[in-house]
Amino acid sequence: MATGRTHRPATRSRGIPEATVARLPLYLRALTALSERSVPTVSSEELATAAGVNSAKLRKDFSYLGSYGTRGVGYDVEYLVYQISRELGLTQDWPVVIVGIGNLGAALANYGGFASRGFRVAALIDADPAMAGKPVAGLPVRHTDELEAIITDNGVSIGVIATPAGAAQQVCDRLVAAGVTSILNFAPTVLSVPEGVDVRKVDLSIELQILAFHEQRKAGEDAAQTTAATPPRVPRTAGGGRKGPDGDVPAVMPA
Amino acid sequence: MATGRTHRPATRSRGIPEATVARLPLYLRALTALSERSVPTVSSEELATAAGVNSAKLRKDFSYLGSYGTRGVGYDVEYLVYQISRELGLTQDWPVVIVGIGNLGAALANYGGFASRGFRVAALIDADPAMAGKPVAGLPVRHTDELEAIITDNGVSIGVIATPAGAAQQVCDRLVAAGVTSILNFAPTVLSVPEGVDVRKVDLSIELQILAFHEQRKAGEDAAQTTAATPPRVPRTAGGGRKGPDGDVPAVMPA
DNA sequence: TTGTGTGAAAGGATTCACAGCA
DNA sequence: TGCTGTGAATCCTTTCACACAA
Repeated sequence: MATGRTHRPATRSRGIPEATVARLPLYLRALTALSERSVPTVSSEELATAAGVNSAKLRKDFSYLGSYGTRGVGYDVEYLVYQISRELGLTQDWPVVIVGIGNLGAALANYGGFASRGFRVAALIDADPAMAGKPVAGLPVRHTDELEAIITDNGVSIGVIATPAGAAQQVCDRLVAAGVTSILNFAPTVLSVPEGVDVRKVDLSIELQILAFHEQRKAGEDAAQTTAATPPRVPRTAGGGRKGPDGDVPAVMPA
Repeated sequence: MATGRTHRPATRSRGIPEATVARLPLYLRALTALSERSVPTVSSEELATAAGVNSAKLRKDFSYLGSYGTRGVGYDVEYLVYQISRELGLTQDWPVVIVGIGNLGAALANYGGFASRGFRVAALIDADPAMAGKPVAGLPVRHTDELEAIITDNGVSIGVIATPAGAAQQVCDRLVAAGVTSILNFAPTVLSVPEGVDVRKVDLSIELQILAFHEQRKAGEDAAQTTAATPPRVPRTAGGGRKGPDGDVPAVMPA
């Protein structure tokens, strides 16, 4: 998941493991819920359960941030909310742009979770001239031509790509050229970016495929599958060079 | 722990690492693209680049599936597509239901990536009676009352939850009770499920928060941040028990 | 010669288990 | 007494480097 980042632990002990960083938002959410219920303190056990992890992991994670707990008592909810928010950089507001206002882009624009957690949608951008000016989630859609100006004028450093796969790399290039250094990519493509730019990917069909793998596993628990003890060594180098018409390799996934 | 796990017991090499499984869809996508361009073979180097990983990792990953390459040549594209599809369980069609047809649910319903990769949207389900019957992505929205019937009638084992956070656990419980054993959760909640049920989570705001963390890091590269070498040990146990009114802990994240 | 397949080494992440502090 | 904070052990993942097949 984590986009290849060549870690250079230059500056002292600034080394929170990537796996820990990925869980901080989880803790933050659980803590925010507790905070709203005015719960003053929480133990690692309780918080871990609320966040869906185990308590040893949680304590180890927190140990990278500092010693914010009280032995025999637990953690002060408000204090932890603040510390984690600060660590994640959420005490400042991040303006983001969303490019590609199709179904998904519109869904993202309407997603409340952004605004409430340190992010502000600075603009919605789409390539379709017919979309321009149309209000989506209270914001008028802007045309792609304005992309560069929007980025610079708003000091945007985080961009969300929700375009079709074909347009993603081009949009990415323009975002980066205009100054964006973090990209959240929903298009099913591998983006290539220069050093120093972070890309995170969310891929809906990949998640489903992973589920399918485990699902298949469950189904074939007793009924020994095709590949039980015999590795499917198919003699594909039969006569000539390439492969027979079809019969050796089933035609899956019709384009 | 069980001693006979690391050995070479009866069932041969039944153990594809989770990290590898998570990358198989990536390879599959890259291979499908090559297949569409009628490229007959690829090297680990080329395919790795296309998939956004390094070649050593890719070769190691493939080694868990079997020896599907040809030394000195590379991999047969069609053959690999088939093998990976089979491994992921995509040679069969998986009926899925999407629950919660708001912005996101509609986006998912319209997402082409599902249908083309072994998944079939069996039904769209929403709790709003006003939605019932409305066509979304060519399918009529069904009411939540029908959930159980839909699951059993279609033999659905994979469910997608795109409801608001508040409804997610309840929907999850009903899905599981009706026979669903894999869930893709888009709601920002931790779902609790019985043993044997897989849950994968996609959380939009979490991804952004992880980006923000790295973004902040970049910004503070030279301008030594608040927390440079001094751990922010705040003397929060001042006089009484709890914390002072406010002034110690800044009020971040206004609900 | 070329590029796969894979032991072995290195690096992370998770879990254990318990000392130590409130 | 109760729960945090953390070395140490374990497990998982990635990378290295090279034997070996085509």
